[in-house]
Amino acid sequence: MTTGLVWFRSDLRLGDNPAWAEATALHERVVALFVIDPGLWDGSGAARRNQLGAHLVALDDSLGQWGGRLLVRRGDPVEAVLEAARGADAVYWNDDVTPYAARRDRAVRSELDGRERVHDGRYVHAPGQILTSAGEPYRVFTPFHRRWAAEPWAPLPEPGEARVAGDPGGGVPDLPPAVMPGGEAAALVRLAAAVDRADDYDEVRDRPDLDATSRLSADLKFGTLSPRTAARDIGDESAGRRSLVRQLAWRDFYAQVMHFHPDTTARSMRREYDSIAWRDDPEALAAWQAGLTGYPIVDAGMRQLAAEGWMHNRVRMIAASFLVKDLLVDWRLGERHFRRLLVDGDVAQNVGNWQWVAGTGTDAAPYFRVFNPVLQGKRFDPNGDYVRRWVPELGDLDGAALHAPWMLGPLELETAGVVLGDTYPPPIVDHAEARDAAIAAYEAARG
DNA sequence: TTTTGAGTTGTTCGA
DNA sequence: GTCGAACAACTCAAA
Repeated sequence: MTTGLVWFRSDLRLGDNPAWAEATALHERVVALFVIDPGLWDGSGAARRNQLGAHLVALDDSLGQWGGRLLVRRGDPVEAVLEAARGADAVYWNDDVTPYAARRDRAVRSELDGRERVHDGRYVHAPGQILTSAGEPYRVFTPFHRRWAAEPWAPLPEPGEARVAGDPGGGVPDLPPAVMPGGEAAALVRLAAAVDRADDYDEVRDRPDLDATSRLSADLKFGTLSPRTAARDIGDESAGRRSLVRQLAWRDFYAQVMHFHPDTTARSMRREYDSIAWRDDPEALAAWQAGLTGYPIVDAGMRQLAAEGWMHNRVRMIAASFLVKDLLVDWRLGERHFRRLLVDGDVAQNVGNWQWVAGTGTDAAPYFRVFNPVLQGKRFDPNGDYVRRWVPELGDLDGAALHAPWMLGPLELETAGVVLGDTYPPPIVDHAEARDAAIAAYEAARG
């Protein structure tokens, strides 16, 4: 009787899981392992930790259908995997793209004497599969997407029977309840809900007041949802559905950027921008983190992040742009903050998008494109409902006027109970001046 | 090798 | 209020 060890990481599902599928097909006995890595655990906010805990409980449960348990270990992942691999004939996992994961996996692999079986399960098309006609990785999204969309793919068939080791099992940490029900079945329910709403996705996705995005980011991050299953179920029957699948292509795009350029976690993709004279301003950074910049749409987003571990995508761009361009604070500090708190915090996606906003990355926004937080607020939160939800001290201001409270007359402010500098801060920077300063700093770095 | 067309998400200014 | 142009040239990808 042979034994296969499946090392679960960011792929906490049994359906369309290539590592699981092969291990259960080839071995009479399978051991399912998850390692809680203290370094990653301590770097995660409560939202992500609790969600991970809920997913582990659910995965443990679903292994119970074959009398099995999920073996959960806490500690150095290399040691834990090698220990669990002692009695195994082969070790299965799905590949990851971050530099930390790549280093970790190399260390494990070097001790396994060829017993490792590494699969691609995190992306529709794994890094390296979509290349230019010259065999190079793409640096621009649109041609990448054309090639990506032309490449065939399909989720695996439903998983078959398995004989899963049942002992010792356990070890899932006892945690406060997660925001979302854990596990693969719950993720598929969320996918179905997103698919139902997908036809007008392209028209409403930028409206944080409507909360009309798919909300699938965390399931894709943990792998409770397979991106291939998602792409299949969304389909291409409407502009909204195609637009949603395109977001999965962005996810693959940034994964391959990270795969081929792992140093972009710490360095600008465009090297000249490593010399931008960022401001060292801990107070400004703290005000941004606390949602006290005096720009309501930014503050609403930062408070949603702190409270929910999630922020609407449009507001992520506005808040990120504000830190980088208005406060001229190094994008890496913002990236770190987002990554810690976001329930969907994913290195490749977070770094790719921050570098896009900062204008320092592959296929990035031009440096002179600076978001105006007041205009963005009025355009995408036209009635102010999103701000009202997260910045209640402005709640009695009427309509879109709440996006620039400092422009209001004393009577209007007084009627709404707003005292700038007391109940709500005045803007910590003047946007027009900050914009000019940012463009000047970028031009100086360009030489 | 050279050429050519094209490029997620914006803002501001002046007519 | 609405519209087009300027912003700044540059890099990428494919023919």
